[in-house]
Amino acid sequence: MSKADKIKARAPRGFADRGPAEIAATERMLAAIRQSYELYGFEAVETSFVEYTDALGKFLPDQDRPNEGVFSFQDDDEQWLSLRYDLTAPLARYVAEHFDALPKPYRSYRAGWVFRNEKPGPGRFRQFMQFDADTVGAASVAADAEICMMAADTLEKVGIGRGDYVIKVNNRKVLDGVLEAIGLGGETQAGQRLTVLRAIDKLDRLGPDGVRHLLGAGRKDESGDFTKGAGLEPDAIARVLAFTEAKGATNAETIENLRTVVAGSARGEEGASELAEIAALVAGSGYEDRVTVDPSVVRGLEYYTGPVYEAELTFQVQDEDGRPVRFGSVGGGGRYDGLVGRFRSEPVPATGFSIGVSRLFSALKAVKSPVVSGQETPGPVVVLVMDRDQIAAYQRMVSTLRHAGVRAELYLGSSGMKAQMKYADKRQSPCVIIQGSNERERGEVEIKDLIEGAKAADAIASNAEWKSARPAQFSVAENQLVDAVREVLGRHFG
RNA sequence: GCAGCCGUAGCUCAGUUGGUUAGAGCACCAGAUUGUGGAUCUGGGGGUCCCCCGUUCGAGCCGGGGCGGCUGUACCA
Repeated sequence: MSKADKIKARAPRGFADRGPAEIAATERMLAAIRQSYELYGFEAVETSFVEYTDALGKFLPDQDRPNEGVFSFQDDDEQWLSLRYDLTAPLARYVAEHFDALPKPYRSYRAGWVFRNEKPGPGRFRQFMQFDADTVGAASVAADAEICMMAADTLEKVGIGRGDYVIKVNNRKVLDGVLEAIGLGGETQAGQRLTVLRAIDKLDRLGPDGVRHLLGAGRKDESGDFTKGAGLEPDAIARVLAFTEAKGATNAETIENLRTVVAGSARGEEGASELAEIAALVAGSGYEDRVTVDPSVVRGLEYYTGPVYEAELTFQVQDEDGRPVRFGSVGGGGRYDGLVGRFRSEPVPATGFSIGVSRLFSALKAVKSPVVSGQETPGPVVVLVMDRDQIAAYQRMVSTLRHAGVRAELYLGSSGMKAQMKYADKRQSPCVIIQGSNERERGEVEIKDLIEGAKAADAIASNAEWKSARPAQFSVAENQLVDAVREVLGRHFG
């Protein structure tokens, strides 16, 4: 078989492998988030990766493009199934299915992989992890306020310092009021409303001028590509932009500005009142410096019906080329009162928050949070195979170490001693166990401290000296093996 | 999807106006050293020069088409 016939070994576009260091660090971060959610009284729940397509979203994939946006396939009874693209829609299905058995309000959290069939980019994958918390069955904005405060606590728990993040809150009802005022309130303008929404969502990236173009005729980007706009009149554009710029020095001031912008719209005023209530609740618990009302937050999703929130990191770091990197949003959420109701005859209010696990993870690495950059765990103690006919004896040493609770393994390859040393080095072994015929005759084992040895290597220039010195190596009686290994481990991992 | 840039070893890249057997550094493997990681030295494995068609005596290089990657933009329920 020629090489050309071989299958190329590569992960599919937008999918990533993870090694032991990243897995361990992510687990620590997830544990911290879980603790925070648990502390707030949320309970765990897990749903499947696959859902009936119609339970996930509002349309069935059509025959021509069944995988637009989501990964979909047909069951043997021809029903369409899809990989979940977020954790909110599956939760709505779960709550609707088990409605009678669940305590209401139902507070739950869950972490898991979600899948999107979209173009991947740096920091954007087709499989990624989210960590959500939701309160279902509580119409009060106290539920929204609580989730915002929990988001703040959670970020601090994983190592983001106070002042390095902000939880921004807005309300869809206020935006609806603005849209009503410029004549986009009707059912027939739903598409145009969504275009406006998405244009505002790009404020942080494109700035007010870019958004102005998107709200009007359209915008041409630097590659010369043209994006069609929402087609609003200039005074309507001014009104929308005024809304996004209504943020004042304090929450009270911002809400006052918003009341002016939506004056006359009942729905808009209701939204402003809800924001005032949230601001009061947040201030009552002393979170007013971390949870702020910010009209520029809209979120691109259609299903939000009330308060929406976004957790944004405000610090900057430099990448390898010295360019500033902003992490921006690491999580978001909002109230989705219509989602569970799709499955039931009665409306069920709900609100929730979702953390983008990978994005938060890269941010934590950038700020060197101890949660992700804690000490590397040591590799296993490796028992070297010096004489092939003594494998049973070597295996017994491994077994002794394991029963003493020491992570250990027998070298299972076929190479010589030098390669075995390299193997142990690559495995980050704290030490290796050596027993050749000399040691065996004396009833001893040789223990080499690889960490100490590496330090000693700096002072040694010639290879002959390196080999004869045998740094950080000592001999003990066989029955002292466990104690000696523990002593070496104690030197480095206390 | 649209637009721009780019495809040579596992990685980063050289490769002259088109010329014979396509190179370097790093990484990997082995030896120098019967049984010791690092450093040094020596050697070795590894390539359909993304694919196909065309031009040419001759293509890594020129032309056309395709595929793939990166960046921006759109979509992201």
